[in-house]
Amino acid sequence: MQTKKESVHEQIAAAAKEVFLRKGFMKTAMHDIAKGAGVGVSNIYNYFRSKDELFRYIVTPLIAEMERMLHEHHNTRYQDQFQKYANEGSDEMMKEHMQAYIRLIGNHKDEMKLILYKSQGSSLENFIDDYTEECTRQVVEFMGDYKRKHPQTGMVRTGFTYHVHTVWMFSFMSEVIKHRLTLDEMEKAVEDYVQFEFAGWSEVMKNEN
Amino acid sequence: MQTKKESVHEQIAAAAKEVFLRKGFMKTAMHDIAKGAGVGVSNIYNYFRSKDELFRYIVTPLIAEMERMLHEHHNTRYQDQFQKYANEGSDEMMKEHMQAYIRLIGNHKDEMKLILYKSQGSSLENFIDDYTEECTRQVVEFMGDYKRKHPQTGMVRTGFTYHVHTVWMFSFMSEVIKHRLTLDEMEKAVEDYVQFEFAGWSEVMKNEN
Amino acid sequence: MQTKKESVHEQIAAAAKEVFLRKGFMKTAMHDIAKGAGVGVSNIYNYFRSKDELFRYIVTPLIAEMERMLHEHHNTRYQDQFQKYANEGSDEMMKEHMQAYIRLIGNHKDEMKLILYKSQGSSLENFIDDYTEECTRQVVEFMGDYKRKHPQTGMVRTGFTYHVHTVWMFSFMSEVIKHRLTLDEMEKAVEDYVQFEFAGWSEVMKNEN
Amino acid sequence: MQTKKESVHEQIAAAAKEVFLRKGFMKTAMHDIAKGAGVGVSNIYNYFRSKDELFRYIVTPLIAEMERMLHEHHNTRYQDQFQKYANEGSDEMMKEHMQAYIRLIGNHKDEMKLILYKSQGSSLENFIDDYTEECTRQVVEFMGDYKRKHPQTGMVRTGFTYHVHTVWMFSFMSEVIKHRLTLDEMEKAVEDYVQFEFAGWSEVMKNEN
DNA sequence: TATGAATGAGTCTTCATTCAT
DNA sequence: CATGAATGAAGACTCATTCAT
Repeated sequence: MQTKKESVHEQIAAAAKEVFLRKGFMKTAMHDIAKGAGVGVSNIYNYFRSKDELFRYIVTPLIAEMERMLHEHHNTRYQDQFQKYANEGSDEMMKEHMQAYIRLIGNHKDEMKLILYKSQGSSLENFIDDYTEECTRQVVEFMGDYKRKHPQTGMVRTGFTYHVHTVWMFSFMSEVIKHRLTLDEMEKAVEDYVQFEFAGWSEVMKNEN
Repeated sequence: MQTKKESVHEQIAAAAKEVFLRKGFMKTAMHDIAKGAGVGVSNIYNYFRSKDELFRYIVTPLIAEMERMLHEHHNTRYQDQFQKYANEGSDEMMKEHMQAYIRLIGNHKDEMKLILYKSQGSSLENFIDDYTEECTRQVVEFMGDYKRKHPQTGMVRTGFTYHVHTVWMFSFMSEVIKHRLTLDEMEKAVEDYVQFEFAGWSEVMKNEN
Repeated sequence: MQTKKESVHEQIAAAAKEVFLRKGFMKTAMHDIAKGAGVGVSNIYNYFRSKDELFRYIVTPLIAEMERMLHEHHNTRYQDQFQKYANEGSDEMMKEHMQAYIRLIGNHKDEMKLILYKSQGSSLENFIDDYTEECTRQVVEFMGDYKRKHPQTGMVRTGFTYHVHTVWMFSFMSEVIKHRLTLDEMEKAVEDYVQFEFAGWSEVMKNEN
Repeated sequence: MQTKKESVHEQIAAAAKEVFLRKGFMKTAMHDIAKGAGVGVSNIYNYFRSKDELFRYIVTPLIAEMERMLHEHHNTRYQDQFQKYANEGSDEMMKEHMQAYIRLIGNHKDEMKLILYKSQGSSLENFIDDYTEECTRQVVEFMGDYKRKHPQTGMVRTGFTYHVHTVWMFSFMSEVIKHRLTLDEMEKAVEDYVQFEFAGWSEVMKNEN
């Protein structure tokens, strides 16, 4: 009737985001979203097919970005560079890697929170797990390559460890978000993080095995 | 009428555990539990006051154990020993620490899964967060002591890092559970974990600052 | 098993009375009674066929007494005496009448409270109404007689008024109970009551009509 | 889908009133109301937040009116007039007073029945008791004033008596309702009532004390 | 587009009563 | 006589979604 549709669409999405963040997917009632958006409950269905779609719509930019990043890592150029850094024993790559994710957080803090903690009950409740799995697969593959080229490199005892480290990266990010770190704090935290990871992996890889 | 009472109590608890694990607290209907236990829905209320209490009953052993461990760490003897190991640069303590948690997982795998992932909507939905917080507090306190005694020790850049490492320990455990590692795999994973942490912390602490 | 049955019977009745008084018939759960009596819920059914019967059992003495009083008023001797007092213009009869009811209250305070306020949902929820109705019938009959014998006596404008006065007597009693009047207060209140009623009826009856 | 919205709201209220009157608040199931209104159970909740609110909605006009009357009696003009009548020994005031309440009944017969007998279990179950209490307070206050101005006036023996008379007024009204008196019968009944009260109070007040 | 009405399946929980021992 | 287990029928309320306008 009023405020042309584009606007309403975003009003709803905004309200939904706010409520989802506060209550989580399951505990959120369409009613709450409608109230927040100043819209009739049923009108929401003119813009989104279902509660689930509404949720997905909100986190779509983040998901797209994450998938983009995943693909980029398949990129040969990227991998070559990574290899180069690895050979040089520099932690530069790791820093860049982290910075990419930190940028991600900066741009999608709320959406990240939504998929990490608030998606239970939605069709995306397994997204992070799946994503982590895929990341792990890439790391494992990469390490396999590396090992083949530098056979004397020490290795991790079990493939599971790769997985854990991927998860940790997400844990790290999710804690950064949960604790609302300032940019400055975040930077320090990242430095700590990278130092740890680098020290750890260096230690591992210099082992004979 | 049926199998003696004790048995039914456990039948219900078992069925509940199974359904909670599969669907999570909120999505689980008393109906499902009843069906699983071969019992009338209302009969459940002869054994448990509410859905929430039923949930808590299941995870109580784990929670008790976890709280016991928390208190034990306050124990002076424990802390003295930890200091000793730390001074010697041995990772023994860390191993023992992990082993304690690994034993915990071994004995309470399902319950761990329940509190970690399936407790949303129950009165225990914040238990892990609270527990982690408390653990972090202990670590920070301990490191403060250590630093006071060995002033030249390098430190982490931000207190947040301690928090992250506590979270990581739980991440580690939760992944161990999620992936149903065998005992052997678990042992290897723990070794990797400890090696990493040890390498990381050693690196950090040898810095001047 | 223990405390021979008579005793248990009364224990249950006592507990039931207490809970009924506190919560009313409907809101009282057999569970509460059982707890109060220190008895298993199902055991109650060895002594009373149902919740309703249990309730009736408790108020039976009162009901019996009330019905006895009702019959006594049919008694010719009683009626003759009443007529005599009435002719003499004495309020003696009214006082005696009230005293009978006051004694009733004294002996059955709780039971009275039960039928007056706490019987909703039981098979006795209409007892007081029915009883009042019957009382009114008697008064009307009596006044008819009186009028026939003393035709010049003034009368009340509508039969309904008799009914109201019967109700008032019960209101009076019920308030006496509700406010836990002491014996002394009660006496004063009764005097006020009788004075009022007597003044009123005298006024009415001296009218021509 | 059906008759315009306003209508349904009233249909539900009407059905609810009917069922509440028949069964009382507690025994009334939302199901019954829904059936009576030709509406789905859950749809009722689009109009009323709860069973209790539905009940309150129905009796609200009566309650508002009763509270209005209570406030009016605090009005100085009203009290002056009352004093004047009292001094003149006229029962005019009492008649007016009663007529006000009779009008109340006329306009809210059912609602009166609801609060008087059918409100058990609702949030208004104590409304009448509270109201009576407040009325009594006013009467007592008024009589105190009067006594101060006419010190030789006789008084009632106990404050409780005032309370009883307030209760009686409600008893009277409630019986009028219960017996569905016609307007004509009602008028007669009121005359009887006023005559009684007036005779009684006159008698009391002419006593020395 | 927007609305509020309508729906129907589903939620946990309560409770009087019966049964088997 | 006593018990605790079992039952089954309610009961109030919620909510995502659809419909008619």
